[in-house]
This record gives sequence, C-alpha cells and structure tokens, in this order.
Amino acid sequence: MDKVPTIKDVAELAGVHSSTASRALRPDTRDTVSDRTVKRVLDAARKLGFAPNSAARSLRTKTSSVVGVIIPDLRNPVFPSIVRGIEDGLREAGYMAMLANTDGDPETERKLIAAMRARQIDGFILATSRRDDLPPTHDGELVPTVLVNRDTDDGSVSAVTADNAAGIGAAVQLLVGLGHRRIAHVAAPRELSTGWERYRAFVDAMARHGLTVSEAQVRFCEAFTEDAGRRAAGSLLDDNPAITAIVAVDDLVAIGCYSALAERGLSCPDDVSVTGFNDTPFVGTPHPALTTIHIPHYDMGIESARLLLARIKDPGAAPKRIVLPVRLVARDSAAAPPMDAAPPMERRTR
Amino acid sequence: MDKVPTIKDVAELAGVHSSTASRALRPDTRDTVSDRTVKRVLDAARKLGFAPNSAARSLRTKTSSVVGVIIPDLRNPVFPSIVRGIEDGLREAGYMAMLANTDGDPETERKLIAAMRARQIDGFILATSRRDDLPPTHDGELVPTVLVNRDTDDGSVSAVTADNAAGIGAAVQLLVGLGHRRIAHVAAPRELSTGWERYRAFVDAMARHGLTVSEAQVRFCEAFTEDAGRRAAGSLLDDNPAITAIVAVDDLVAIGCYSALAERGLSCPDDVSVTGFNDTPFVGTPHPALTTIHIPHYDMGIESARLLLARIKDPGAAPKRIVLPVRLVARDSAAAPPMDAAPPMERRTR
DNA sequence: TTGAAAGCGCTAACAC
DNA sequence: GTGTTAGCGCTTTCAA
Repeated sequence: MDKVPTIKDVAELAGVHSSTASRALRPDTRDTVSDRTVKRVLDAARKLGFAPNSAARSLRTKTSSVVGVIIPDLRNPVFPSIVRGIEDGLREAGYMAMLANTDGDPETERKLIAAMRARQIDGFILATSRRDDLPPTHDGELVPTVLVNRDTDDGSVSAVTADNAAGIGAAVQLLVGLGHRRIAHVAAPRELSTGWERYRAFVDAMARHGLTVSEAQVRFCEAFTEDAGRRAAGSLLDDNPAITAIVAVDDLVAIGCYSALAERGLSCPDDVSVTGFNDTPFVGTPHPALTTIHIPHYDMGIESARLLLARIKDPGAAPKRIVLPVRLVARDSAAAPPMDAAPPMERRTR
Repeated sequence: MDKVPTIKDVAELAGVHSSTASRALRPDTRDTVSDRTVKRVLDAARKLGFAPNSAARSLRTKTSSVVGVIIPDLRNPVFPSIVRGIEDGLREAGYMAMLANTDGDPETERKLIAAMRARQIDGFILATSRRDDLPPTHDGELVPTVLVNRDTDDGSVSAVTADNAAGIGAAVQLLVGLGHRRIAHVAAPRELSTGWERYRAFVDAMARHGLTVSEAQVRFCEAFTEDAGRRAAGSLLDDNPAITAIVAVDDLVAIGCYSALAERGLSCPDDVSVTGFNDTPFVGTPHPALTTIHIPHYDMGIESARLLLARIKDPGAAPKRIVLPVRLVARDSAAAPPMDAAPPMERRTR
C-alpha cells in the first residue's frame, strides 16, 4: 500500500537522523550508537518492515553480497551438489549466488564475468578454469576468486579440489589387485586440471605397480560426456584389443565406455573392467553398477564458498588450496580379468 | 590500473554531456541522439571499456535485469535442466538468474523472497509453490512471477507445467493394455499441484477404463524422494498384496518403489510393474530400466523465462498458463502381470 | 554520541 | 538534438 520504506522513514519514526539510523542498523557500526537509540531504530525498522535498498548500498560501498558462480553446464551431474553446497555456504553469511553456464566456451565465460563485474559482484567461484587461465581482474585489481573442482597451474588462485591422485591411485590399485595388467585410461582434455592431474596420477600409479604406460593405452577425449567417452573407448579398444580394464576420468565417460564395450559385443566386467570418477548420483544403478571414486561434491561447494568469503574479507591473504579426500566405491564394474588374459601365476590371488 | 570508467568519462572523451552519453548508450533512447554523436559515444565507450554500473542504474530505475529463481533442491534431478533452460532464456534478453534452494520450507522461501526483493529483483520464477500459495508482493504491488513445474489453484499467477493428466493417462493406458487391473498409485502430497493433478488424473484415467480406485490403492508420500517412495510403496504392498502395478508420481519415488519391492522379495516387472514420471537423466540405466513419462525440462525452463520477461514488460497482462506436452517412454519396468494375477480372458491380448 | 552534508553513477524531467 | 539539474537511498567523512 504505502511506498517501500527507506532508511529516512525509519530515522524519522525513531526520531533520529538517517545517518544515525544507518549506524544503528548495521552490526559493525552499532557500537558507536547509544543502546537506547539502537533499540528505538531497530523497533522502528521492524515496525515499517524496512529492508535496506541494496542498490543504494552497492552504489556507495561497491559491494553487493552477491557472488558469481560460473560452471560449464548444470546438467552435468557433478554440479548440482557442488552448487547446492556453494549456495548453502554463501547463505550462512548473507550472500547470494548468481549462476551462469558457459558450455566450456572461454568467450562466453569472458562475457559473463564482465557482465557480473558490472553488477558489482563481490567475487567469483569458477568451475570452468583451464590450467593456463588467469584470474579475473577488475581494471587491474584482482577480483576475489576461488576455483572449484578445477585448478590452474600457476597456483595464484585459491582452489578447492578433490584428491585426484589418491582417487586414481585407488582405482589402479584395485584393478591391479584384481589381476589386471593391461589397463587403459580414457582421459579428459589436457587443458583441464582434472584431466591432466588424473592422467599424471594414472601414469604414476601404474609405475608404482611396475607397469609402464604406452601411448596406445591412453586416449584423451574432448569433453566430459558420455558420447566423448564412447568414442575414445571405442578407438582404444579397436587399437588395443588386449586391454582388460579401463580407468575412466569421470563417470559420464565411464558410462560411455559401457556403450563402446556393448557395441563390440564385449561384456563389463567379464571381458573388460571399468572404473569411473565422481560417484555421480545414480551411477550405482546402471548395469553393471559402476565402481567409482566418490568425491565430496557438497562439501567442495561449502568449502569453496567459505574460502571465497574469507578472501573477500582479506583479499591480501595468500591463495589457499584445499584438497578434499576421496573414497573408492567398489561396485560391480570392476572384477578379475578373464582367465586367458591375466598372467597365470598371479591370477586370483584374491 | 586506472579507475573503472564511468559514463562521465565516456561523455568527456566523446565531447558531450553525460546525459547525452547515457541516451546514446541505451538502444531504446538511442534514436533521440544524432547518428554522429551516437558513433562518437559508442567509440569512446569501447575505447574505455565502459560497462554501466548496474547499482547506480538500479537505484534510478528500480530495475536490475536480475531474476530470482527459487527451487526446492537443485539435487533433485528434475531441476538442473529446468534451471539451465531458465538461464538460457534469461540470457537471451540480457537478464541473469539468482538461484536459491528452500528444501520445501515455506519460511525459508519467504525469507529468500524478501532478501531478493531488497536486491531489486525484477521478477521471480518459482518451482516451490504449494497449491494455496499467493504470489509474492512488493508492498502491495505484485512482483512479476511465473511458476514452473508447479501451479496454484486460483490461477492468478502465470505458470508453465507439463501435461500431467496426459502423462498419467498414458501410463495407466499402457498398464491396462498390458493386462493390469489392480493398479496402485504412489502420490505426492496433495498440497502440491503436481501431486494433486497427477492423483486426480490417475483416478480419472482408471475410471475411463472402467476401474474404480479405492483408498487402499493410493498412498500419498511426504516428499519427492526415493525414501518417501520406498516407505509409501511398502505400506501399499503390505496392505494390498494383490496389486500388480504401481504408477509412481515421479521417478525418484519410482526408484523408491523398486526398493520396497526388493525388500519384499518381489521382482519388477515380473511380479509388479512400475511407472515413473519426469524421465530424469539416468533412469534409463537402473535395473530394470524405468518406464516413465518424459517432460520437456529444458523447454519448460526456457518458456518460463520468456513468460516472465513478457510479464515484466507488461505487468498488466492476464496471467498465462502454458502446458507442455509429455511423452511416454516405454522401457522395461512395465510388463504384463503375472499369469495368476490377470483376468484370464484378457491376458496377452498382445 | 549524534547531525549535517556530500556524493556513489546513473537517468529523467525540463529547458534551451 | 543536447545540456542542466536534481535525485534515487544509502554510507561516510567531518563537525559539533
């Protein structure tokens, strides 16, 4: 009915000046005002249903309590939980999330960041970074930024990631323990830290078991999609029919491997074992249930929000990297290799 | 390095007054300025990398080109695609999405709406509404709002939904065609339009086939979750062991029905058929692959964004309701009832 | 402890 | 077609 109340209305009702009302309203300046006045102002604000106009506040303070969250595509099942965690983490502190998707296109990302900057955003959480990306700047000033799930090489930006090395290590160890020797890797693009780290981890883990990795054992696919996984695994299988196990960089890619196997009349896990990464919702239900590496999606979101809020408060602090533990989830897609495939001596050594 | 450029800097560089620069910069007022001046201003803006400060603009115009998107929980697999569609629909028009989750709590929703209002949001897309909800108001003024996936009874708010009646009708028809007669329904809460409409559609569809629905054949679960579905189906099965098919209100609930069946040593589809709703990603992969109703998630998002933008432009227009078509996706979870369960005459009539 | 005054960057009357 | 002026609602010196 009446117009929306401003701080002036509150001040008037409380019988003080608007600047005093402002001081009384904000917790951080509250102690410069007498208790009696604070109470009067707060009462008046409550009575009027006052909510500060954040545009006006932003204009003055150049802050907005809004954070930009940029991801490749929300439909990739890794992201919903991460974003949910971010939202919860931000909300605790009175911040909100502005969400946008890039489909992995750097140009779209650039535009989005610019558009969000113009909207006075206080910081960014990015799940889109490539290894060689620079942190976003605001006319020379670094904008507080945290990366989730991905990381950059130079380490100049804070990042929250899962322990890729441990995860891939666990997958390789499981397969080797099962008796596999000819293990292949379907990797993600080298430009992405997730792809690169997991690839490096694969090579290292294999080496730890005395196994070398030839080029023919690895395929880099162009994206984290089922279809890319299907094609990469197909080419791998065709060039290299002797492989008995595939470590996929990601669950979606692993499901793509299932298709490649099926197309060639191969059975998983009887002919070829497959492992995934992420423990995406519902990967427990396909047939066979996918053995994969669980990452703490939600917690990664929460942590990245906290880290960003800390950076916003203290932009000078050194960048921090948080690596969250992962866990092998053994299901049905990894089993012992077929009889004729494994070195006889070691077979079935449980 | 230099400060971030304001419209004054642009005006100065172009040799005009800031108000002229403002007019030249915005497409809608551009034609009140001479072509020569427009060009000069645009060049200056480009050279300086000028982006209008949206806080200042908001403060003046009371608009923000930001839309609030409020959903129950992003982790429910219906939402990612819808939200993605919304984001794409908004972006076409230069709008952005602010996202928040309520976990279905009306109080959280209320607070969120208030917080977003204070942030000068231009409108809301809500996937959280209960049937008796009122549209959000801004001190007496209705805030432009569109509902997605859900609807309210009074029809005062624009809404984009899937054709629930047709979907449930198709599921019932499939099951009846397969020979089922004792078909049960695991419904969602009556307070939600999705729950209520699908329940009504179930009763109607059964009637169309000459089948009446007793109370014992229906359970309302408290939420769209696997666990709620498991419990509801369990109680249904225990009270009513003769049923041969379950129409679930939703895929998550249907997967819960799988669990209830398994716990009782019953097989799907051999003993009991199950149908879902939504055709959520990956429900094609569990065992058995779920027969369900596909809804156009992404398009629902796009449409709701467009509808909201139209309402923002013309708040006076009558509320519009868009019902998008659905499609039965027959997979493996619905089959003919067991021999001894179906009326002999009609069995296996193809 | 409080008030006065200025100003963030932009847009919209109004005047020329 | 363009400039002048005022002001959106808030915070923040500065003075009292």
